[in-house]
Amino acid sequence: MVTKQVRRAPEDKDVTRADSLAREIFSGVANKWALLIINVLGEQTLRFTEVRTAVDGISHKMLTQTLRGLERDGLVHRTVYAEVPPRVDYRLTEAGGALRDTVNGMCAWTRRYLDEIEAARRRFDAQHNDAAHPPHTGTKD
Amino acid sequence: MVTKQVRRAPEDKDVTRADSLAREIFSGVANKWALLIINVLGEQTLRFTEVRTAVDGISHKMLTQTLRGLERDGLVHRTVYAEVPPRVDYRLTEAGGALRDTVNGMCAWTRRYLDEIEAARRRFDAQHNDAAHPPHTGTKD
DNA sequence: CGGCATCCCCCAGGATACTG
DNA sequence: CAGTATCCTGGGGGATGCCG
Repeated sequence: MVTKQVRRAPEDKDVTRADSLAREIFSGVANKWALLIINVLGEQTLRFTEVRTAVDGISHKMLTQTLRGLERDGLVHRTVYAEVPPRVDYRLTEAGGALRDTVNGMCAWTRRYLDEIEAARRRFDAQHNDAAHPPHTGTKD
Repeated sequence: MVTKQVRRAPEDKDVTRADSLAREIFSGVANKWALLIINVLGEQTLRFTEVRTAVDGISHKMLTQTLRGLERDGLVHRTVYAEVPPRVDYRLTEAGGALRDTVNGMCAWTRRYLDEIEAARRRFDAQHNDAAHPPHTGTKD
């Protein structure tokens, strides 16, 4: 027993391969709830309800479920206190913190390009709503 | 007509608010297909089929649909050539490229923590599969 | 308070097929 | 080759209720 590293095929680290482990992990994390939770956790340690409040709009179920997934992957650490009104809190692990750095980037990106994107949408929608599918004779009846 | 910037409430740029524009944009982009497409586009210009090949496992429908969304948000630019076997290619816009930088970070993160995560999963699963819910008398029948 | 289970609905998303 | 439309199923995700 040499505590040997798993022999891993390089393709397994390739996100573009549909069946790679990398893709599975990436897919598991690349969803809004996971990323938003990672984001609000940041440096702080939060209780279940606090996370719920911080991530506005998330349902009780999705919060539990997503937190479980993150815990399973070792991205958040869960601490249970044996108190009578139960107290459980969550904080990012080192891996979680590392991911959070990139999530931060996405949030910053969102703010940075928000106006631009909104404008792009308006242009696109204007372009594609009417004026599309000109039947035969244009605007004329 | 002063080409005035839209008067935008600061909350609108706050990803944590469920009804903010920021949240909507973030949510739209925080899904695996969008991120994977952004990722493979990178610096290159690719045709529809090439993207399809590069993003292994994506269905024809999801590719079209996601590309449309990205085009609408102004993250990818779509060029149509009037050739007889139709040729359409896609490349990232500046905004798309900026997002791609963070996506790159996520991919790197995935590779970096892949083994760690896999190990964490095994630990978690071992912990929660059996040994959980000890009926009454333990292993004894 | 936090977790889990259950019910249920709706839509993401796959498969297939037809146009230009 | 690229796009659109249709059909159909799985599961994402909300609401509710019961435990520890």
